[in-house]
Amino acid sequence: MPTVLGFRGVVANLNLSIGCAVCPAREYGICSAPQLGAGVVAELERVFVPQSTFTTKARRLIVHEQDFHDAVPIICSGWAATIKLLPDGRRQILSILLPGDIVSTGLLFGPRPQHVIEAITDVRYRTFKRRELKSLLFKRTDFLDSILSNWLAEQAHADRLIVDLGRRSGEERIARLILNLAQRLYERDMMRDVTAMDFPLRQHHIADATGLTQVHVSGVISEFRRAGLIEFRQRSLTLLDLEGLRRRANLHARRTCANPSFYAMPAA
Amino acid sequence: MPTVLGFRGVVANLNLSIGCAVCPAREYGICSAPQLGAGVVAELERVFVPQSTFTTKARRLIVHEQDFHDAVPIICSGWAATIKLLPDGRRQILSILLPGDIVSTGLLFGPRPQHVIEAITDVRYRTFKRRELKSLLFKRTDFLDSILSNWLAEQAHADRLIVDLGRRSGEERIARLILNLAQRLYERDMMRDVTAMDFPLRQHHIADATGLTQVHVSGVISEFRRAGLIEFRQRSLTLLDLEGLRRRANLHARRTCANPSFYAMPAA
DNA sequence: CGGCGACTTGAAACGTGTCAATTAGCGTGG
DNA sequence: CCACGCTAATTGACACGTTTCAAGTCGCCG
Repeated sequence: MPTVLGFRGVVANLNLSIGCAVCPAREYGICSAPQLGAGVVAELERVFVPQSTFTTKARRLIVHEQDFHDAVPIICSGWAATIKLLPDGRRQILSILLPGDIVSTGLLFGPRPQHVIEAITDVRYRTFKRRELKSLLFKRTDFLDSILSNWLAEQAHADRLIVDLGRRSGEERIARLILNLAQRLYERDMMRDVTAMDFPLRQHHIADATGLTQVHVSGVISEFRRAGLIEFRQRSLTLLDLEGLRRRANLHARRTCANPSFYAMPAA
Repeated sequence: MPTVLGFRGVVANLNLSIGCAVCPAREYGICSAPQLGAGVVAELERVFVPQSTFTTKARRLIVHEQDFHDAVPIICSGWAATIKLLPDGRRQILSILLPGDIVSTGLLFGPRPQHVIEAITDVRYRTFKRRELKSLLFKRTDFLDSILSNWLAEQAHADRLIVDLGRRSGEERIARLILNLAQRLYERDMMRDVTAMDFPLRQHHIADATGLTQVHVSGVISEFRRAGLIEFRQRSLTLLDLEGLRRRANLHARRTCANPSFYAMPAA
């Protein structure tokens, strides 16, 4: 996939009124064609809020926590993050959003986002009218199925993150984050080649996504580098030793349950 | 609420064929009457799988990870836990299920649970036919709304847990778990009085729910006890100093983001 | 050139895990 | 009824992972 359709800079220069038909995220995530009948794109275009293709600079907010939203944003290009903020300044990234990702399926059914969406790179996104997007769900079963499977994936991702944060070491978490993003980029044809990808996350993003500190992330990544697992500089990342990285992703077992019977539980 | 309708032992002796009309969880969670029109209970009874009210002993599994499930279980009485298992024996509890809780809304839309459900106490549950429960959603808007808000709550809970595990200390997490359960029991009228409740979790459950070890949980709880915050023995817990406990629930701030601009982010 | 954000590195403190030994609690069967 | 065996909880010593604090480098942009 040529870089012109990638996630940085260039895309934002496209004529914003062209719409989904030529959207670079056309084939990704919720917008993906294979799952949807051809007619849906036309209908989608109908529930699209006119004049609502926005461009946001890196590090700005796309969705505010307290606002009510009658519209559902979808990422067209760029990376963003779903973030929970604590009053004392602590932050936790719930998910990294890539082109084609719907910004929280929950917004489809209620106007209250429980979190903030922040642009990581410059981001282009479009917004859709909730009411009408929602009623489209009931007209088009294929679209409903697409949304549902998207929701199930969202949930599975949240559950995975819970396990990672609760039961895995920092090293494991970072390795898994990298592998997971590589996987998602690969599925979207957004790898530069088999092993290299644009990777705009700063170390503090990785820290907020893995529940670690930036300083510790720096240490682990340096170690990965020294071990020849990855190359990571200038917003781009190369997987040098995929198998090694995978091994880091679930090594360092820590057994935590003091109840031995748990490890040989009889069936119900 | 008399103990006979509580969650331990006695309920299992009720005639199991009586059904939702007299279900002790009748007013909780997804089964809650205030949200649903009167006719729904009758319709629910219709999609209930005959002969499918089960009783499971504590520590047994209700749902297995690999199985396909054409039926959706709902907890009638007792406590259960949604659990992810790692190959090396590590465990993470995703949520604690109380009477009236639907066992993972996700099962409504797909047969593949991505986790295990384990009984904490003896548990009574009924199962409903997925196909028909699902089609009921489209007939009865009030039921759909009930399910949707349940789903949103489930998601909000997962997000909260992610933040807790990623960014809060063990002490905070344990305090929050206790407060959260007290809240949920209170909403269901399942407190023995304003401050005391049946609390069947073992320390290893708390450990698996908070991502800590049982030994460490023991230490923190002992400290809570010494500080006069709670009394906790014989499967029952009393809140002695609610305010103090609340303070523990978000004290011990740890700032983790080295990027100062994050703490004064401009709006988009 | 200066300034600022991103990253690196080291030393020390702290939270949490691990291991082990001991006690308390509970259900079962003699 | 007590004794036995198993599970649950407590406690202490120690190890390790992670944070905190601090100083310093690098690169980019105005």
